[in-house]
Amino acid sequence: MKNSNKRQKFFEESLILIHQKGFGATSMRDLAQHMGFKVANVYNYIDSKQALLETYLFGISNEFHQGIDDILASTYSPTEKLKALISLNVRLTAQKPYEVALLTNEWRNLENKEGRLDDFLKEREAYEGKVKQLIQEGMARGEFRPLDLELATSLLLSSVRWLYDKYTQNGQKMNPIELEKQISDFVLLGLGNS
Amino acid sequence: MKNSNKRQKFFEESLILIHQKGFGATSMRDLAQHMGFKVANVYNYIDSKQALLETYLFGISNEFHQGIDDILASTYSPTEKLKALISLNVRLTAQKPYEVALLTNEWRNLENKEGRLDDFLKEREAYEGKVKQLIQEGMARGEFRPLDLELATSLLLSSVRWLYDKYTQNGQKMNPIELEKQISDFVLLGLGNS
DNA sequence: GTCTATAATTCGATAGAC
DNA sequence: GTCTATCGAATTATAGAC
Repeated sequence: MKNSNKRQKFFEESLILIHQKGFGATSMRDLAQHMGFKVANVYNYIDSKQALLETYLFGISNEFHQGIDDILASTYSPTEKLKALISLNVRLTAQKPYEVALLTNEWRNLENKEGRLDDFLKEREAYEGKVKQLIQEGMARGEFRPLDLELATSLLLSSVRWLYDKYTQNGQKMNPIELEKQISDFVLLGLGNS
Repeated sequence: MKNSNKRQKFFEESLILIHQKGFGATSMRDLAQHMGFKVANVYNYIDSKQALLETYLFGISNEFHQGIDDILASTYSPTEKLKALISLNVRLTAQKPYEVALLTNEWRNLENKEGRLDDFLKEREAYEGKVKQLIQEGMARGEFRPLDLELATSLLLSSVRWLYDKYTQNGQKMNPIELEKQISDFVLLGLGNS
């Protein structure tokens, strides 16, 4: 096996192990053992346990940002933008379920050394602000009914936050296109678009 | 201060501290310092750190179960049961926001010693099964439109899972009754009830 | 890159005096 | 109930040989 492949395997399998055991409960020894070598070798690939978590979290966070930025910058209507946002979530989650799971469940384990947790929370707030902006635009245009903006934002964010579970769990994976459609229908009905 | 009050204060403040710092990052020394005494005294109130987490998790889990059991056993229609379920969530979250936050965020830190994690997960699945049953009944009666049952269950569960944030965060608390109404409207529209 | 060995720290929990 | 003192275990991370 080429070294680059082993490197890739390390990051892929560590990600799954961390998701399954939880970041706190996963020791460097666990990662090493899972790769079939000793603890010290873990540091051939990463600088620290925190740095590993950072890599995963900021990596997937950036993908969501790029995705939503493209959507917001498009000429789609708010309704179409919302569909595109849900599509983005389904596609990213289907593609990288464990990264998305970490983004949801393990960011609390990020320490604030050198302000990295602050950085992350700032990115998170910025993303939520973009979602809020999308909804506001839809309400302003009369495409969504005027419910509380903060509440509508929370409801929309929540409506896709469970998706990773469908793709990290064993069992039949639902057709992504059908999944998109059903979630979009549900949210658009709830927002009063008809 | 009476001892029973100090005991109560210990459990209340530990709960908040664990929510804010995360269970893993909160040491017994942190809890002691926050109470103004030394580490050893923590063990006057609890047997172990895991036992503390258990107390919180199973306590609030049982309240949700009792609540949904009463709802399911009532003669309400599915639509009314769903409203009651959302009401239950809003009320419990407004009443015990930190317990609910722990139930959502920190159950992963429960170890499986003596099968306690298995027990918790079994309770969790049972609760989700009850929610699913409610939705199924609504579909069977034609009150909800026939979308994928698992998906509808996930959407309903998600629609209230962010609530604790509204009540643990600083800032203006939304009127619980209005909160109930808006979430119910959103979900019932999404489920096709009209 | 892999190993052995170990440093350095932190943490949960206990013993025992007052 | 409170304290001091400490044990024992686990963890992250590093040093240095091969």
